[in-house]
Amino acid sequence: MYAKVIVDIAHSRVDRIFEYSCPDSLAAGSRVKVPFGGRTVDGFVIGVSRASSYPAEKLRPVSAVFDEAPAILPECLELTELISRRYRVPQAAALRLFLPSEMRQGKVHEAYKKFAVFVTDEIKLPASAKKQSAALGYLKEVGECELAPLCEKFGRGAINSLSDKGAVEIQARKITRNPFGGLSGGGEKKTLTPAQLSALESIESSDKQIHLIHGVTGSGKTEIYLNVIDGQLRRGKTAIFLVPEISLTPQMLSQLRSRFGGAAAILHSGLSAGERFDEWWRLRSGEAKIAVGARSAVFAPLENIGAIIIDEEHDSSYISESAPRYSTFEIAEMRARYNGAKLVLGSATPSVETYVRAKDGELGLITLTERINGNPMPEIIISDMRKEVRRGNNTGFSLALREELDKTLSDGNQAIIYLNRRGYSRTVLCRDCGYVAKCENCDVTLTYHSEDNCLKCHYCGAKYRMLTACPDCGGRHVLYNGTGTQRVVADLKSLFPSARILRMDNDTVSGKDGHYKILKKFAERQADILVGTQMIAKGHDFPSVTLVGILDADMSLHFSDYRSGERTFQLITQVAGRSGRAGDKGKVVLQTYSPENYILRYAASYDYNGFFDNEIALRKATGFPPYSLICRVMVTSEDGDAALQTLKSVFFAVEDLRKAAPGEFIFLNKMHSPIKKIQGKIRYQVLMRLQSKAMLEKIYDIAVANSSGDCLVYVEENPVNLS
DNA sequence: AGCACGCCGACT
DNA sequence: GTCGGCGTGCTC
Repeated sequence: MYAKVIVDIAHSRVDRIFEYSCPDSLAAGSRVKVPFGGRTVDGFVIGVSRASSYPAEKLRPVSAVFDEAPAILPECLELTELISRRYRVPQAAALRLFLPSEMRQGKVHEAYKKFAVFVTDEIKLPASAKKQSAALGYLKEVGECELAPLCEKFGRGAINSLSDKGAVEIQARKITRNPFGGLSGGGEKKTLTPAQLSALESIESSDKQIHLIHGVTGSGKTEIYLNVIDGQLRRGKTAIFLVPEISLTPQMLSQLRSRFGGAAAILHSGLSAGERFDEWWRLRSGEAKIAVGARSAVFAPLENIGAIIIDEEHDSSYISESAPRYSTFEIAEMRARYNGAKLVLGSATPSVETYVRAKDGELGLITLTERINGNPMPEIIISDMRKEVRRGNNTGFSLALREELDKTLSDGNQAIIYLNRRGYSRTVLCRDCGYVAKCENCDVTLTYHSEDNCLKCHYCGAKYRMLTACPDCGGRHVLYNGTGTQRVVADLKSLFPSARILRMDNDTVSGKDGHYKILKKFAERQADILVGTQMIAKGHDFPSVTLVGILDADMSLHFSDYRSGERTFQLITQVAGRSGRAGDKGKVVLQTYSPENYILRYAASYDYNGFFDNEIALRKATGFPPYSLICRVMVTSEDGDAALQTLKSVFFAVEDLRKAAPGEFIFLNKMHSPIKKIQGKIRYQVLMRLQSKAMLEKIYDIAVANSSGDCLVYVEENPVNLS
């Protein structure tokens, strides 16, 4: 027999089938070791046949077979091909999506990264070794850096030679993950309300494959999901339950465990490598029937899928931001179609794209307007901060918020203060001349870190000494601006000296466990006020929180992104939902400098439909998605000239497309990316707005044709952030 | 991607 | 002459 093998090297040069002779017992989907050139590599058998198209004398045998059963299911092999074509990634990259990372290369992996550390430059280098001496010079200056970008810059050969000569040392450093603590059970099966029953009924009886549940916070969507899953299990089918990254809370886990016991397998990054490996094989072997997890769980090794649930459908974590840039929804759709399964999306604030499809009748739409406990949504009070400033209030807290905080604290309840930014005193700015400290490699504003009194670049990690005077004009008024969580905490402390305040942001959270500890502490009422950024917005129920303050509601409104309105609406709704979850009536204070803004108005009155009608009219009038497709072709290279050349070549090719089909292009231009440089790579982009997907294939063709070793070109569709 | 092969300038 | 850097081509 002959095996058609895709070698596990994600590179276009080897992205094709290689044939090997193999034993008759070998099945498609198996992982194998094969001789490849002078070495042995891992590979995937994507098919077996009796005949071979390759000269027999050149054929070599498969050297080893990895698992007892094929790791990749037939359905997933088919999907691999679709994914590879759809997102223009090598088949190996698509295949990897279907395996837990710890299964690759046969080892159980800890996460680790290689670093290059400068040792000495007291070595003899031939004058011809320009790359080596450049690399050594660079490394001497920075001391140490990650190996991968260094090799990209100077060539791996040069770095290896330096390492052989002892001038630099290569170190592999482990990055350890902290697994979650134990889980406690205790969720009981609830009786469904009439609304929930009718939702369930319409999902199960409708001939539509995809359904959107638009239900306000607390309307009991989760219970509907669980019943849909239950129904499919009874029919002998399996299910996938997707949640946003942060929402895999212990409450959710214990609910699933108590409802489905061992039938549910949790694929979560918080699990240890071994645990995840075990959960994966429980699914693959058929022992577990339900895969629960963040977006990557959409690739779970399940056959005969009856239902796929995507909870909090609008959440941006469902879009992969690194290659392969897949959309979880698209993959879920492919799998649902293949299996004839139900695909159920749920959200209190559906994405505009999805809601349009539901209104058009393409998806079944189920609307839940009542909360299960019958409580009203918390009242949202808008505070006009311009008036506060005019009144001479410079505390950052409106009068209304301070009064409500006072009341909450004296009632013995808890409050959450939410803000958009992180860190304290973010940027270094000269009050005399306007100089702003930026990273030399990345053209990004540096962030001040008080713990080691230095400036850091968040894109490349470079460290700079803190400035005491302006390097441009020598001025000594070097200011920090912006209000971070630390500052808010300090201000709150002086306003409410007796309150116990907890802070949660990227600085106070180290790893998944840190995240957790803070929330747990707050839930156990070891603090009265929780101050935090985005990460406190979702997932957690804090029954005694009766007040939520949103400090700078309009920060995200003014982002240069067509989705900023939508995102702000979602954020406010979500954060507001943290208030008054138990019996007590909750309140929300929304501070803003643009109180007349329609997004904030609709958010404050929980009027999703009002928001949607307005937003969709705006999108239509301005020609933004879903009435167009934003497409960005990124061109990046260390070599500025090469990048510019490639940019032009890409742009002219796209322009030719436009000449052939002018109606397809609403907008087309080439430009620097907003961040001109990241990790020493110049970034250009061809930005376009397209009438439809008609031109997309050709644009991918152009990107692939212009991409090379020293200049990377890739396509992004409706990118989540345009930096 | 890795690795062999082979050309070319530099130095014991 | 040979050594090592660096471009080129191939892997069933």
